Amino acid sequence: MLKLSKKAEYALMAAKYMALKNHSGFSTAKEISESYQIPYQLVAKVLQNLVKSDIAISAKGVNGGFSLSRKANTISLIDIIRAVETDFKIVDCMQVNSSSADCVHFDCCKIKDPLAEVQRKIDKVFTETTIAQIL
Amino acid sequence: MLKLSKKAEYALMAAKYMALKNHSGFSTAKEISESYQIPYQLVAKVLQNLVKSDIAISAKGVNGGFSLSRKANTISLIDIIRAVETDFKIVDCMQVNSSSADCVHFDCCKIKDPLAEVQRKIDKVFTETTIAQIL
DNA sequence: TACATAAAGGACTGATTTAGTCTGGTATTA
DNA sequence: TAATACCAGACTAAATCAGTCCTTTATGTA
Ligand code: FES
Ligand code: FES
Repeated sequence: MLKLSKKAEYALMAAKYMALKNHSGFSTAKEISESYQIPYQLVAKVLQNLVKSDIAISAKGVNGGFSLSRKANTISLIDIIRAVETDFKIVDCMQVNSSSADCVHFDCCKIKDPLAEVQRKIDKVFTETTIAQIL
Repeated sequence: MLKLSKKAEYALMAAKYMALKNHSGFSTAKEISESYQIPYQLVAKVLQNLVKSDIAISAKGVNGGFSLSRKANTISLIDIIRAVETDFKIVDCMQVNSSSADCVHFDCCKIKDPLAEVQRKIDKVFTETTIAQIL
């Protein structure tokens, strides 16, 4: 279906929110959740993912929250998506951890290599677009 | 997850199979199923979808089967994928049948329009690549 | 110190989607 | 008339996704 997950969508929205108010300190998960009508627990989890991938930094306690770790124009969409999404390949056998043994079609389909080029182009689109461009 | 469905994958494989032997008459669903180790019923269904979308033609009865309706270099990947896949949009609210009322984020997220540009670029990749290029 | 705030993290459930199967039908040819 | 092969739709099981709940940890403030 070639659709982004809700997590990816929420991650982009959260990143956008933080980028917009980055000058003025931290944004809390609650704040983002309410502003954009995203379930709190979900956006909290997504924000944690962004921290793990060093896209955002976090601060606990009162006045804490999240903030982008670098300028919006240096964060690409693929950074965000990879932070929350496990797979980002259009066909299974392109996954990094999949070997030829995993794929029954390996010796016959021969569709993998041409599609790899398609994959490369799609990655390029998400790599070239930054958070700054979706503000 | 941004992954193509198995149906799409099988459709591409089937299209490739037909393109390769297009000169010599019809290919049956059984033949393709066995050559590429795809479940018969599934590839049959996929082939029927291709017929509905005028990408392939079919002939019933003995010596019948499927054949591409036009030259491989005039059939783009997006033609194939659209024939078997219901949605082809990276976020829900881009679907043609979705109105602003469907999306709780409509008045706030503002992520839709920038992503539409991303969608356009992805469509371009699949539109520009033809079956002839995956042979 | 006590308390309120807010992130971290894991387990769990319900809903949706996907992949695959089964069954019965229709058209064509030998 | 029998074999072949497409057509069509219902159905099931497995996988994935979205969302919730709950407990813990860290930090600033009264
Ligand atoms: S589908 Fe896996 S190698 Fe082609
Ligand atoms: S998510 Fe639907 S309009 Fe933004």
